[in-house]
Amino acid sequence: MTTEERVREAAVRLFAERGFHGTGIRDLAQAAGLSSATLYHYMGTKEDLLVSIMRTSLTDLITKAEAIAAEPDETTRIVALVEMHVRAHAEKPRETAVVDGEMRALTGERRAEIVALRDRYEQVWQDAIVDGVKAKKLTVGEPSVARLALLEMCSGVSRWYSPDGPLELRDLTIQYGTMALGMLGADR
Amino acid sequence: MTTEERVREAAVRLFAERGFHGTGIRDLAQAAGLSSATLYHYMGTKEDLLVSIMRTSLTDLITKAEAIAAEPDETTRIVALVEMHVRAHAEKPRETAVVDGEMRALTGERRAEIVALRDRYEQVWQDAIVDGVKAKKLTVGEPSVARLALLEMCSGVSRWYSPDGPLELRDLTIQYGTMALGMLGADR
Amino acid sequence: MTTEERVREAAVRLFAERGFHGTGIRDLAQAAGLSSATLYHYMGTKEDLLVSIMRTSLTDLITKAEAIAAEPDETTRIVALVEMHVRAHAEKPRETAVVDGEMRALTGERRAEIVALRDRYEQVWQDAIVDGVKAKKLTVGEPSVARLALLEMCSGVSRWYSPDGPLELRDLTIQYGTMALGMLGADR
Amino acid sequence: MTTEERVREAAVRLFAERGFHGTGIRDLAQAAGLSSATLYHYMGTKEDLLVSIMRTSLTDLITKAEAIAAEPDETTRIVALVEMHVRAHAEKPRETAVVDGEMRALTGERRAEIVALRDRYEQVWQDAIVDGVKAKKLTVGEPSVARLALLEMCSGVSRWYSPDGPLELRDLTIQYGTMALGMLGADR
DNA sequence: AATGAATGAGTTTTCATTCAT
DNA sequence: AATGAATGAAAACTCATTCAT
Repeated sequence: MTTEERVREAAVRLFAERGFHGTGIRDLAQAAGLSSATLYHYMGTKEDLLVSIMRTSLTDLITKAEAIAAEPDETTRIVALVEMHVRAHAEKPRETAVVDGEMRALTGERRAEIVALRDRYEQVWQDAIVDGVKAKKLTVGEPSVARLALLEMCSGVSRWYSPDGPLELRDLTIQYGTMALGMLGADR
Repeated sequence: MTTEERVREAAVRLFAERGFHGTGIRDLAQAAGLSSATLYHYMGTKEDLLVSIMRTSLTDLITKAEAIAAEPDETTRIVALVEMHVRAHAEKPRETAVVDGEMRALTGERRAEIVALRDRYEQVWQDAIVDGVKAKKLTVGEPSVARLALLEMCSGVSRWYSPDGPLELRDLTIQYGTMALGMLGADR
Repeated sequence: MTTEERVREAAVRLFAERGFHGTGIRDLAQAAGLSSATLYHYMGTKEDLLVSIMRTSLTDLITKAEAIAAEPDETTRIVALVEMHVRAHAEKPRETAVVDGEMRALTGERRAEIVALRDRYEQVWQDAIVDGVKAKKLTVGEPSVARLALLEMCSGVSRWYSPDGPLELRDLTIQYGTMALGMLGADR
Repeated sequence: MTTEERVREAAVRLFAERGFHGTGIRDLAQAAGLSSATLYHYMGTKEDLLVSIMRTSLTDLITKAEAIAAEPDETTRIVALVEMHVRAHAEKPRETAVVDGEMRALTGERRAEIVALRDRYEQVWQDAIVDGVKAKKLTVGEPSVARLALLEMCSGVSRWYSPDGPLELRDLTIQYGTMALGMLGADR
């Protein structure tokens, strides 16, 4: 593992555990096994580091979501999105928790960039729901309300799932897929 | 409005907007229209203020949830819990967002107290789901997974709902009730 | 006991235990059973209170010392001074510890006043030693060195003597009188 | 002189002049020619700095005292202790005044450590007096009273002796040795 | 006589960041 | 590549004191 990766990993862990404002540069340096001055060789500012973590995570989600967007069957598409999202939140709980929880710590242009990425990701979900409704595969009140509810439900996984617990990842994604279809009023 | 209420209100707003660690004592004082020294007349430490906000909010939720727990019909009970929770998150988005998002900022005994309150609240939900499954009104994978998913879904409301937007609160709670029953596999 | 006396007593105790700078106005108020605002009805500033305590204690010592100064027998006079000083420090350990230890906390004129009182008190001791030497009852190197050594020795009593301990006050003063004569080279 | 030494020196001077609680971090920084943030490069907390000063000073005294403890002649041993102690207090008046006067500013474990060192040092004196009495070289009332009186007498030197004054250090130690023997009732 | 409210200036300590080496 | 040294600004919190009631 390169030093840069160690810095990133430490930052992801601490930002997830304590939040961006609750994490000091010295904490970061200690967790990465460096002096705080050396840290600045591997990153810009603390906020740059946060943005970089978020960008990587969101870009990855977008790539996967846009691949899924090609799926023509609306029901299959929704289930695939849910399974992908839940899997990502279960496998990378810290990265995803940072993306979901620290957006407000960003300022100015950096914030705009990340918000744009998030919006692009959510648009894939929005389209999937709207398409499903149009095709009469889904029955929802307001599609955007359904989208928000569904995403919140799935993102919460990063807050509690542990791969060491009794629940298999595969079982988790299946259960979430089922719940998603249920809440979206899909045919049984 | 008393000064103490103004302090509390300012704290709720800023903690919700910027997070506990992202809010300084000076910010708090300015928002309450006081000097930072005067602020300390009306609160203990910053963490005491956070605990107090959380305690009030959670105690209120518990009171309402435990009243609903008496409802014998399992389906009706779940819907009532969802509607109450969504309504609380829509009407007091800042208080509830603080409860849901700033627990990690607490330390020691204070943390234990608030965690215990949250657990007590969630137990009412857990019981409702388990009872519903036993009565064959609901069909879920793991009840505790369903509970977590359901609560995350409903709590998310505080992050986006605005009473000034196009969606009526009553419509919101109805849609969430419907989605909840769907995801829990209730009979149609 | 009047309120004013309670304030004084609390101040004496806290100044002795924690020092002037280590004692806050709120500590004082709490120890006296008052609010800090009420405290200011019974005193001027914190420094005024300190001066007043010191003045009372020093004035009392001076009165007693100057009475003893009339004693014609030089040996008897020294012993009487030692016994009086030791007794005062054993009976009022807190007052005397404040006088001996907090002079540096005073500023400006207040300091000058108290230093003058202390100098006046020490002058009686200086005279006693010089007179004893002149009368060939005592044998010392430098009289002022002897005076300082003797006073430090006797004042130390306030730091450790307890009336509840095994040592009777009368035994204490006798032992100190004997040690004093020894160190001043008095005839046996 | 290293920066660390300058910090220490400034702290010793200010703690001696104004007391621990009477000395602010800003005073310390200014006296050491640093910003207050830089100060924290060279010390832990203010209390750590105090402990470090006390530890150094007491450790030095203990080393010297324990070397003297090997002296078999009880009279010679007492005189050697007195001369060493007086010399130390005359040559390092600020360090010793801090040790003697600021112990109450310490809290918790730090206090326990320093009190233990002081007790160890005083034990050497206690043994010397008890041994002298057993050997019939000394005549005292209570040995521990004598020890306290003697130590107070000798420690007082740091409060007034100046190497620039008329009194030679050698004369000072001789006079204190003589007074000590006198107060302990040694044979003439 | 008593006090809750108020505060400007202070406290100790930590912050993120830079830079010379 | 690495870091000790440095710092202005900020952190949370306390200070002694005043004043209207």
